[in-house]
Amino acid sequence: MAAAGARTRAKSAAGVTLPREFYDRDPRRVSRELLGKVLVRREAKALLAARIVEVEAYLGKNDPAAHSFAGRTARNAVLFGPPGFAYVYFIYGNHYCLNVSCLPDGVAGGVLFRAAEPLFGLAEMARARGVFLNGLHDLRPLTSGPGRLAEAFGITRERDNGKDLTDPDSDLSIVDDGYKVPRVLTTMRIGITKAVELPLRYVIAGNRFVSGPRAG
DNA sequence: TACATGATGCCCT
DNA sequence: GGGCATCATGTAG
Repeated sequence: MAAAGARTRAKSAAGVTLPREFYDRDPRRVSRELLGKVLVRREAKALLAARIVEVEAYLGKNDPAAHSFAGRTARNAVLFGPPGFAYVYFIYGNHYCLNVSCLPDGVAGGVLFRAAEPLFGLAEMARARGVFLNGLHDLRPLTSGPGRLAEAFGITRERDNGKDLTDPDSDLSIVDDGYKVPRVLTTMRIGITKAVELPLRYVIAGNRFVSGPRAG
């Protein structure tokens, strides 16, 4: 019964929570397969959900752009830990970025969530972003961009860093609702100054919520 | 203890 | 299309 109960909970957000094994692979593979999945935040009285449409892989080894490249520190420890945990990083004095750790315990690697398409809790997201939903002609400013996405979901380092994203009971998780991605596009990463030439950015082709310059 | 730097977004042209 | 705000973190001294 315990297993059945867990399964029921795992499907409670209209999808199946991705298991730890999903993240225990090369970040490039994880990145590609994360597209189309749903990021879920359970607030006290609201459910926030958005479909992931853009991610970036960070390899840790042989990847100068990765935070884990220079070795393990107190800040990036999550990237070196077990797969499936949230790594939240404060950047430029203003913004948080949400990542998920990949590869086994002891091996660094991760995926940065860059943009998503809002599904549920749009009013909550707008409030978190400091805008009026009714005043928006375009929903893209809500979750198109790493900092925006994190802000819309109320993600902070203090609250979410180190959180287990594979725990269905967690208030932050990622689920598979069965959506099939039409076409995946691979491009160069953006917003970084090192190893910019590596094709480690993955987007859903043609999706309106993909950030930055349109590619492909 | 001080300093340089950055996986960004906003606002102005 | 380009400049700027703003601060935690890491490294050097």
